[in-house]
Amino acid sequence: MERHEIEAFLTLAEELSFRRATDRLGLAQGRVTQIIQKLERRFGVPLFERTSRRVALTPAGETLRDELLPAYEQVRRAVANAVAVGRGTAVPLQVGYSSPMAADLILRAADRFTERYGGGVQIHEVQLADPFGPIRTGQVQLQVTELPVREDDLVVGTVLFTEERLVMLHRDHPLAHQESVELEELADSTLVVFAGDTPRYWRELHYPRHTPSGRPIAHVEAAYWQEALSMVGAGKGVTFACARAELYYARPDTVWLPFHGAPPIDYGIIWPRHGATPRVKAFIDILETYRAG
Amino acid sequence: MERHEIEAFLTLAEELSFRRATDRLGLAQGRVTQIIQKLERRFGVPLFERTSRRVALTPAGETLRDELLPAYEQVRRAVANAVAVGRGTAVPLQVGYSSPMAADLILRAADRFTERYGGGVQIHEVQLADPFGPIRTGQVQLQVTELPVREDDLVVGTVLFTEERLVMLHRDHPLAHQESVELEELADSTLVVFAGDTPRYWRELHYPRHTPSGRPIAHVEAAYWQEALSMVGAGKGVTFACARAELYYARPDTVWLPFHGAPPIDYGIIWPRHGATPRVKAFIDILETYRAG
DNA sequence: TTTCGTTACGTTAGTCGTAAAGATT
DNA sequence: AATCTTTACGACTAACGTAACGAAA
Repeated sequence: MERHEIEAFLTLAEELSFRRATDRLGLAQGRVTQIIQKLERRFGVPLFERTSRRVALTPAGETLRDELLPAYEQVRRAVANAVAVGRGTAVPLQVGYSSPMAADLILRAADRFTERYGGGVQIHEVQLADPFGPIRTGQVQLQVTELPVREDDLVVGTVLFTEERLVMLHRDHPLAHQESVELEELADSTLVVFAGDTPRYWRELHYPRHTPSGRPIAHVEAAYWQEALSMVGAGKGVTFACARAELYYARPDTVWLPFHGAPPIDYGIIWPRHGATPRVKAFIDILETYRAG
Repeated sequence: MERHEIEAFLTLAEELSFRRATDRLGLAQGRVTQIIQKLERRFGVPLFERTSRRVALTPAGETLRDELLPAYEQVRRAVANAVAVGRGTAVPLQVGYSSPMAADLILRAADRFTERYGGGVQIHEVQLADPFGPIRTGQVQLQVTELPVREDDLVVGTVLFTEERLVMLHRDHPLAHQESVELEELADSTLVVFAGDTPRYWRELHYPRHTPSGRPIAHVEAAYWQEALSMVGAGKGVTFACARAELYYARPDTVWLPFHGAPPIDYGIIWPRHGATPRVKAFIDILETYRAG
């Protein structure tokens, strides 16, 4: 199909009136009729059912419209993006992250991305209190974040890296003098659970309610991460975090210990179901090639 | 961009040689040069860097190739599909299901789909022993199946329907005379776990290892679903299934009872990450509108 | 009679082919 | 000299516009 044929077909499919379609396309009377007839002769398939009073799509026409419209729009976007890249006016890709380690990885990938596609990359820290807000509002186009993520409108890519978990204890806690802590040993402790707006499946995976042998672990909720830190500092319980957290959230009244018995935290890429533009896909590709390094 | 421009650009981007590109396109010497020059003048952006010995894509050219190629292929598919629909030669959509209730829903949606898009729908039962095999090999293009599904190469749609769980007991089991069973009451029973090739997260959600109060539940594995049924029939344990299973797997030596305390099973649509063709999307749309009814 | 889709025909833009000229190894 | 890209120019296809025709409200 030629461009003018695609435009004529899609316009007519939308307007369902030869007159309005020719007007919108700025063509002469009869032209749209000629173009559509030629298409139908070439395909050997009617695309519209028409009387002099009504124009309707045939099933074949509906299929063509449904599949052609997104393809045609992508052609236009492709040209616009290429021109933007060539002129250096491409808009920066907005990328979210929820861990400093993810930011490192993103910034390394950003250089290679900008080299090839231009436009640059802007990073945004995403608070765990609202982990999917920015990606849902379009503030970021993709995000590197803690797994698992199971949201109907978000697609999850492969695991990028894995972070060991630490346990944060008050320095007077009975376990604080040990070299490391097993999950089993937390049976008699209270676990400070960072609730926020994190999904339930996320909390259930990160904060177990039982030890491997089945003994219960008491929970107490904290609405904000800083609140969780304070509660541990006040001796009201222990909590978990990824290994890097030690560098950012050190306090004099607490100690961090390696933690065994619960799986480490996976980090992966997420993006909106319908947001996988070629630029986004390209950045995901680069991220995944940097995964190993 | 016109069709001949797209074809010239993509061919040159692949061959990186004006001579080979003109040959492959069956055009006269110099034509590809003219077409590319015209594009570059119109866009105001160079797409290729060329000496008389080397042709390479500029960053703008790379962007254009990456985004244009899939769009162009979709245009061709769109035409082919529309012609197939119009001639009644469209290939049937292959849909998998793992529960009889899903089959009902699929068949209702299939009528509406065939009405609009033609080609029909073929359904295939997917064995839980290998829940993702057929969709990965392309035997089915989408599948209605038990959630959760967390596979990197599969996309999960919204929840279509929810099925209550039953517990299957031997008729001499201490709980068999009750009206219903609570999860807590299974603390002293053995649970027959249908293992097969189901992913670990799936088994962990469907077969708890502890009661709500933390008492352990013993597990014994069965490789096949029929084996699980036999084991329950032999009094070696109890097992779970969705409500409809009672109709299909009734045995004289066992009873089915309503089961409380574990969440019901969600059923949803899954499809391959890169398999969301317009036809597949259309069928998903129809399925989701039939969800309520 | 007006409105809408179709048909007929002449005009023109632009795609294509031929042929020759630069450029680089 | 050989191979590749570029330029110049004429021919012809087909996209386009103008104008008239047929059918339905």
